[in-house]
Amino acid sequence: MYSEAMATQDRLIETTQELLWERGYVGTSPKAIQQRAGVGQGSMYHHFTGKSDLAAAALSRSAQQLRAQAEQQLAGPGTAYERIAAYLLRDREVLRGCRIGRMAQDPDVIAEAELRRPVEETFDWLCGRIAEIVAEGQADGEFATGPDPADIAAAVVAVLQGGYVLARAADSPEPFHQAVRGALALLRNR
Amino acid sequence: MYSEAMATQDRLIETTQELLWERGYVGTSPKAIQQRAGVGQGSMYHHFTGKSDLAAAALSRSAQQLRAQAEQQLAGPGTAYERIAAYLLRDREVLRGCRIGRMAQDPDVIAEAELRRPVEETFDWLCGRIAEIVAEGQADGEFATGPDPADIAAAVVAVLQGGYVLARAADSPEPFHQAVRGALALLRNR
DNA sequence: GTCTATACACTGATAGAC
DNA sequence: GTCTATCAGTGTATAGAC
Repeated sequence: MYSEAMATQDRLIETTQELLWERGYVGTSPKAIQQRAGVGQGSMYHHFTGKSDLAAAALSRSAQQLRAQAEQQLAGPGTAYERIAAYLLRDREVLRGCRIGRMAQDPDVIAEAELRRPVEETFDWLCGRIAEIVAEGQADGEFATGPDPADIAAAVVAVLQGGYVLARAADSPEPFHQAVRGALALLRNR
Repeated sequence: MYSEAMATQDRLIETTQELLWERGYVGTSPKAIQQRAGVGQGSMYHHFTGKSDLAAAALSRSAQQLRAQAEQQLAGPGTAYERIAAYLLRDREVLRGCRIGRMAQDPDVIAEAELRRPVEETFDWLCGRIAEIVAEGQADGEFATGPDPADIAAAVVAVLQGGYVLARAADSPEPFHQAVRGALALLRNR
């Protein structure tokens, strides 16, 4: 086990994850993947049927990793507010943006169901998971019971995704941190 | 005045605005612009030095339009909360996303100062404008005075930008509306 | 499994005629 | 101002040898 073939496949997938993060789907060519991975043309097309097949594998893996990372903070100790704050305040490479959220802007990803699915599922899961925590907070009297937990959760996730947009626009992580601070201020003591 | 040359330039700029919105900078080719605008190759290169020159003109125009649109709600009547709510609840083509925010994901836009500047300036202006309104609301006792108005403003703008991301990921406007409802619920009565 | 060769359209432009 | 010709390089593969 752990054959050479497996190693090549993995290098291709990892490299594709990187390039999709940096340049998006439209901006990533098979040639660029091959060069960065140090894998030949024939080799790439032996393991994957083409660019979109490889991208689907890369996105699935990124989605799984993002979910595992998020769960570290969301399943941690503390009150509902503390767990959401821990997630929002987690150390992030802000200017690189979100590996999954970035794909939502790519027309070819949105158009191809295979590629959009991991993106959709990730946000469905994340919003649902945070909504659970908000609902717990409401049940404990920590948050006001008026708003739908799903609405609050969507706002929390949107602040992160939008924070990345503001940071990249400014070429500075600061607007991201402002948005997170603002969201936490609004969330506190509700 | 209103020469034919002006009309051609305008058609090129408008077409480029559309294509940048739909496909981003990396995904938009000079040829695609020419074909959709019904303008020949030589004509395009007569009026603009190249793709990035044309994109700069298109982004400047989009930035100016976005600003004028936003000001309609932000300068309207009502309390601070009401004006922010009016802006967030304005009718939008949610699945098309934000013409300006979309550009923040494009590596070639972020890398080229000429192209990033209109994006940066738009968000600087928008966050500043909303921060003013939040500060007014705090002065009037409408909002709690603890949080920095700039943080609240960044969170509000991030909810919009992130809401577009969630909507495109889901291929449905609903998550956008959830995020907006969530943000307004948090903002209310503060 | 990996390599090289080949293919054909598209990218982003420049040159010069009209 | 607009048109057509031309160009070197890239995008996204397929074919067949090793």
